[in-house]
Amino acid sequence: MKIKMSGDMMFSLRKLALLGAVEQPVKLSSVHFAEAIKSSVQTAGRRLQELEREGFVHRRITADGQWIILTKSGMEHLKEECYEYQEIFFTTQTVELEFVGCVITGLGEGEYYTTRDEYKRQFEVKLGFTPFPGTLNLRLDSQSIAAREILDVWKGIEIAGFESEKRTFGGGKCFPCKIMNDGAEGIKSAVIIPARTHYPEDVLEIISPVYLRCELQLKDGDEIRARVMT
Amino acid sequence: MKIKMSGDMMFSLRKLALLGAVEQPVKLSSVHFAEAIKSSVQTAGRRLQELEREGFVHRRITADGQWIILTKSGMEHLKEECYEYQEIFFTTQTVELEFVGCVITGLGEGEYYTTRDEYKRQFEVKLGFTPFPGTLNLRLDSQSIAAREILDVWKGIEIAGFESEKRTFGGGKCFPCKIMNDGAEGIKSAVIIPARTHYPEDVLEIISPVYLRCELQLKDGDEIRARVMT
DNA sequence: ATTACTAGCTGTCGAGTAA
DNA sequence: TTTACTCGACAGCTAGTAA
Repeated sequence: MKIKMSGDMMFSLRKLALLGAVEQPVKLSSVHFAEAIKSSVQTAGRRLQELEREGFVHRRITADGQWIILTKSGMEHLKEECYEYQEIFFTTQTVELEFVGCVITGLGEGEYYTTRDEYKRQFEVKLGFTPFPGTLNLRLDSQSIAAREILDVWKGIEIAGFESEKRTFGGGKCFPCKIMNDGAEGIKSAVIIPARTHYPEDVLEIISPVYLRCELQLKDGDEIRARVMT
Repeated sequence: MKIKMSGDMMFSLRKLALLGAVEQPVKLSSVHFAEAIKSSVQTAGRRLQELEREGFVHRRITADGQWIILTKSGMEHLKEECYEYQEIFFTTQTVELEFVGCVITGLGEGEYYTTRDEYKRQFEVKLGFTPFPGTLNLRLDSQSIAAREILDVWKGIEIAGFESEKRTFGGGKCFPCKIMNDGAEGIKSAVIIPARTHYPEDVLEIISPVYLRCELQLKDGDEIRARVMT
């Protein structure tokens, strides 16, 4: 996982992403790609081979070119580099991001985690509130899913993992946010992003000092907005 | 200006930025830097030499190491790459950025530009309003200056340059924004970022369909907030 | 037109050395 | 300790060729 990819490889991978090989496969030929990365056709072709061999892209060869799409692993590498740029340029505290989604019922694990003392104390120190047991889960609308990816490349507030006698608890990060209730100020809460859990990407977990379902009289399917502030 | 820097060079430059060589010089030795870029001391040292030779960093050698700081040109290259990542990951329309600053009197050129027909028509089509002649200039507070840099790496709405018989008019980009007046909805306006003009970095130029100074009864020194939405 | 070899060259890397 | 050479080894690039 921690293989060091050369700068030139990263460059090629990034250019592929810019050519649109992110959501769905994009068609290109080595000569086309050679122009994009300003090198010879041979090098362009070989780069594509290597990126495939290393598992960063999927490739389908046709008679007149090839179809390329980044793999999950390829996207991860890109995100890591993007994260570094966030560190360099976005140290400011002023960016806001809004999520829209519908309340859904989670798996109930949220309650387990928010009551673990090791997590609870970190939330108190780093967020300034004691989380109400349980999380509010949102199913995000399509636009917010893209916004959700941005949190992957933002720093956020680190929550450390730990070990108990029985098992290990993963770390993650969180982002202070406000749950917007019509007109008023918003309820200070936080979005939780577990580091390793590959939770479905369209679900957002929120912790709050209060029982949001009761406080805002929410039921499943109600739409709410969460404003993340960094 | 359009020299192609190798991916490995960009990698080194980025690591230097992450080590803090952005605002002020940072002290490091080749062996320290070698660890950061996971290569030999020789390569690390040579990279630093080359980055200096190409004009991407300033270097001051001391007996026990060296002091490094990125040059303007180095930062430009980094920004360009950062911009590409914005293109890949931040295609969503939901990020907001807030600027705080005090009203100042500009040089009066704003009025000249906003009344040029070639610009005016672009604003009408791309922003949906006819700009009031003249710009509102803000002197940004220190935090907002950092936020201002973010606009450099965001895409925005392109404004094309053009030529008249007498001179050429540069292009630029703009960002729709709301000028926040206490409580209410905010006045739909736009921040203007000229492409080439090296305007002082702590000044933000705003155009609006209305005469903001009159509408909000502003005088020099009054603090206002502008919310940019992408 | 493609992609994918092979061959040869160029340039980059890192050990060793000097200052 | 440093930085900055030299030089041998090798990895990556491009031209040419095949399929």
